[in-house]
This record gives sequence, C-alpha cells and structure tokens, in this order.
Amino acid sequence: MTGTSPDFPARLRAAGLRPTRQRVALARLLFEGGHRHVTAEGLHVEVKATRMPVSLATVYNALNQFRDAGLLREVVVAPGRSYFDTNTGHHHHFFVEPDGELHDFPSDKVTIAGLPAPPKGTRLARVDVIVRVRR
Amino acid sequence: MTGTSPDFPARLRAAGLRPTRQRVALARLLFEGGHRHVTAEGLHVEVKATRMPVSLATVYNALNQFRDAGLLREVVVAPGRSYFDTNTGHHHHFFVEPDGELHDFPSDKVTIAGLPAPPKGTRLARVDVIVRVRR
DNA sequence: GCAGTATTTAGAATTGTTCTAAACTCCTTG
DNA sequence: CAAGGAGTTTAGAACAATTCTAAATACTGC
Ligand SMILES: [Mn+2]
Ligand SMILES: [Mn+2]
Ligand SMILES: [Zn+2]
Ligand SMILES: [Zn+2]
Repeated sequence: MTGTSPDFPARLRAAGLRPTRQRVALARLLFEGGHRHVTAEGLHVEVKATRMPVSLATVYNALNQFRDAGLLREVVVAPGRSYFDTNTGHHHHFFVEPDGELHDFPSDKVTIAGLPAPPKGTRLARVDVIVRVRR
Repeated sequence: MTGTSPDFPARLRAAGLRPTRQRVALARLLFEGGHRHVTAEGLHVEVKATRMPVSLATVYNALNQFRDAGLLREVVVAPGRSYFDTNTGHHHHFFVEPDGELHDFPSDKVTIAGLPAPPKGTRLARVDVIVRVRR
C-alpha cells in the first residue's frame, strides 16, 4: 500500500489556501506521484489536458502561493526560466545543459566545509548547489 | 605600480573579437578596476554616461560575446535577472535578498565532498554554490 | 582608399511573468 | 439552505528582460 490517498483539499486548507477546483487539480498533478520539477508553462499544458483546465494566470498564482506556503520551492538555473520543485527537503541539483533537465540529489552525503561567515548584518537563508553538466 | 595599462583592443583581438569603439568602451568599464557583477541594464546606464554611449542591443551582444569568449561568466541568482561576472576564476557567491547584491567568496577554502557522479552521458561543467542570505 | 565582412542600431518582436477589473465560487452566517 | 461577502479565477492588457530584424556604419586586409 502507498498509504492513505492524499486529501488535497485538506492539505490546501492546512496551508491556508482555499481548496478551489483549480488549486486541487494543480495539487493533484504536482503532489500525487513522485517529486517533480515543473515550469509554469509545462504545468499549464498538463492541466489543459485535464477535464478541468485552468488559466495560465491561475497556474502562476497557484505556484507562487504554493511556494509561499512552503509546499514548493523555486529553483533558478537559467535566465528566464524558473522551476518549481515539489521536493522541499534539503537536496541539491544537477542541471543538464543545454536540455534544461533538473535532477535531484540528496544533500546527506554532500559536505560543504569552509564556507565563510555571512556578510555583516545578514544571516544564512539557504545554500544552493547546482552541478552543471553537459552531454 | 599596478603593471602595464591594459591594452583592451589587444585583449579583444586575442579573444577573437574586433575591437570596436563600443566593445572597447564596455571592456574598459568592465575590466579596469576590480572584479564586478553587472546587469545589462546597469552597464548600459554606465556607458550612456560616457562620451561614447552604446545601444542596449550592443550591450547585450557584447556581454554575450564576452561570456562566450570566456572573458565573463554569467551568474543566475533570481528569476529574470542575469548577472555578468568579471571574475572568471573559481569562486562562489553570497546573494543578499531581497537587495539583489552579489558578493564573491573564494573557493579555495571551500570543500565540497560527496558529490554524486554526473548522470550517465554527461560530464561535469561547473559547480555553482550560491549562499543565500537575508538582512 | 576600397571592398567586403562584421558590427551597430532603432525599433519591433518574443518570452516569461504580473496586473487589472469583472465574473464567479467558496464558505460562513442567519 | 439562501444570502452575502471575501477570496479566487479569468481574459486580456501590461510589463520587464532579452533577442531579432534589416538598414546604416565601421573595421580590416589588400
Ligand atoms: Mn514569482
Ligand atoms: Mn544569453
Ligand atoms: Zn529538486
Ligand atoms: Zn563573482
């Protein structure tokens, strides 16, 4: 068994978001099944293929809200292209150029030693490691 | 003495680029003085303040050509914002949100251990470490 | 200097994303 | 189980960053 089927309306409510039909449809695409890296455009294409199509503006709204609520994380790898990542745990990325594919790798085995202290008046928010590889 | 004054036309020729007035003006702004992180818009504002103003299209062309020639490196930190970095040596970045400032730090002291092997059919191009900090 | 190619330019076009304001829907309350 | 109101969705306009177009101009080798 993969466990209890996820109750998306409840998960959205828990995140402080009304479980509208559009948001539930998007949450289903994003969160049932394994982790994903999606672009707004890509998710819009997917949801349009559904019985419940959603406008592009709503896809952007939802992705930004999900990110702000901590349900997604945003990964910036290339100019003019934002990926939204359903894996919000600690991990890093391979970025395959020029295809633009993103692959996760766990951060448990990765050690980063010798980082300097944050500049005065700032505190650490996150360390992003992007390993760029080519075909 | 800081050494011989840099001969920008020669450096551009060495990079396979004709030393046009525009490219020389931009190279001067970029490469005399210490390392810099510039945006296209920012560099355009700077060069407009010069006796030799340059169109925005040419600024973009030159930045892309300089990058392709290895004179600059491009750093992507936030969606919709590309920085061009005159420091092409190994180093990493602090990114101060929400200001958008980029600061270098040397990679000599930083050790990254335990990186997994690149996905099949790819080889490593570069490892970017971006330390995100907040005020 | 001339020819010929590379470069520059203004402005249009493209791309990714956000905004606007009107229509709609979820949810609480009576 | 109706309102009624706040929150949400939507089409389309607007915006911001970047690239493209095609005509004018500037390097370079001869
Ligand atoms: Mn955003
Ligand atoms: Mn580019
Ligand atoms: Zn990821
Ligand atoms: Zn740098």
